[in-house]
Amino acid sequence: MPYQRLPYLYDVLPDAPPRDPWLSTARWRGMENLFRELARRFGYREIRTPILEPAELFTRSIGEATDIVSKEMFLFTDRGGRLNALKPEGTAPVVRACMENGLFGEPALHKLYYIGQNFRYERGQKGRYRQHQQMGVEAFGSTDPALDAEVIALAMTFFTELGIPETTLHINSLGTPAERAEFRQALRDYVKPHLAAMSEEARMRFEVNPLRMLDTKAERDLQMLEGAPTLLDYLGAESRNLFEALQQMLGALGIPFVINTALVRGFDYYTHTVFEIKGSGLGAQDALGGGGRYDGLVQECGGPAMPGLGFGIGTERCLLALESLGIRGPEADEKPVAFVVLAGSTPELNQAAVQLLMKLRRAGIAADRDYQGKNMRRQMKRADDLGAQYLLILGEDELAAGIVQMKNQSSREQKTVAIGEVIEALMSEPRRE
RNA sequence: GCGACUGUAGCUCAGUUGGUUAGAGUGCCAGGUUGUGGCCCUGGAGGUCGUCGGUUCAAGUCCGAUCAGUCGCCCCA
Repeated sequence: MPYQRLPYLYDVLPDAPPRDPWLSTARWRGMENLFRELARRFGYREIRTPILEPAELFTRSIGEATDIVSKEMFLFTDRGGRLNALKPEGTAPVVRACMENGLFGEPALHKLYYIGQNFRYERGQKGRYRQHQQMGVEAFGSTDPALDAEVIALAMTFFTELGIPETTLHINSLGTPAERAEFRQALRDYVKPHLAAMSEEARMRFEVNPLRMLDTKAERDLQMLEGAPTLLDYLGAESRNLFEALQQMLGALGIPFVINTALVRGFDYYTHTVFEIKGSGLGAQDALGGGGRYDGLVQECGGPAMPGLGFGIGTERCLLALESLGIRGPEADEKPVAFVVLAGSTPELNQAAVQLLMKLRRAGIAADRDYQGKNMRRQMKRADDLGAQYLLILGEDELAAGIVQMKNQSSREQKTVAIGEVIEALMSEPRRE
């Protein structure tokens, strides 16, 4: 094989390999369609940003010390000497685009959604790839916890309508940067005497990102952290009120959640609300999606004071979750409605078929035929494999009489229809939903 | 970046303690059968056994290296 795809990437195909049914374009499109429809229902409008951004956009917004920035970005210098990055996440580019196009000049609320590719140079495994797709939303211009609840509700509704039965919503509040800094110090003070007995990993995090110490699986670390202060103890009255208001909203919406004080997330820009939705059947990767509030991000990027929040849902992980549950999920229809079968091989018949097909297609009916001169039996087999609903059989006799035989593939009923009335006949027949 | 496991037709896989020309199912192509199929029957194409090297009279099988994949650590979607 002369070429192969780069490591930890994948191809999505019209017919997915049996081992990986999730690599099917019909399934991808079905999921994307559901997301678009849902975003519209919630009042979000689409935004598309380039895959390439100046690298600095991410180092500034996500944070220099985070793993994503320090070791996972796809970087290259272009011919103009600029340092570019393939975007590792979707939020910063949206913020950049909004600033650059003047959306923040008006005081309006902006509710945006996107479906886009992110790139991270990581070692792959189940549910983790170097290019992955996120379906996400961003909402700017309000600190009302009702908006937090709406964003979370949108994500949860997506999982429900997809048909994923068991997801768990984890929420936490990171408070303001000042509150977080105070907590960080308190946590350090608490941990310091025990540090020698803790894992190497915890000792590393102690220096670089102490909050991440909480998010450990190591038994001895968990024991040490048992009596540690939690971030919630360090929230001021205002932050506390926001978090409680959110919980009430979620309760009023009937959305169950658990408060997870270890939920910290990997971006520095989060404030107040953070959340993650966990599923099952994903191997070591259990997060289907996550997000949070970032009230300081726009300013950090050089824009006005503009609160915001959003989430990203991993398309691959949702597809994988459905697969492990044995659920097909929504699938875009790629099957033809009609398949023209030629009984005979004269040039006249061939031309009549070409014209008939074009007429169907102009009328908006998905239609196809064989071009390999197969006999009638194999043409029909082909129609069958493609899942066509109707056969339009055209032979010398029909051509002479100006008719076709129209055969319903499921009922096997066949009737004669004038060529001029094929469209009407198909339109009046029951069609696939 | 670290670790474990796995590489044999397009796909899913067999292949015995190392032994002659590497198999099956499925898919593909053709014929039976270009005027009514979704079956069935017959035939065919398709493999440098991931790659390179080593051990041996003999390697798909054993050893080493390498490449790739998968899963896990880490991180997150």
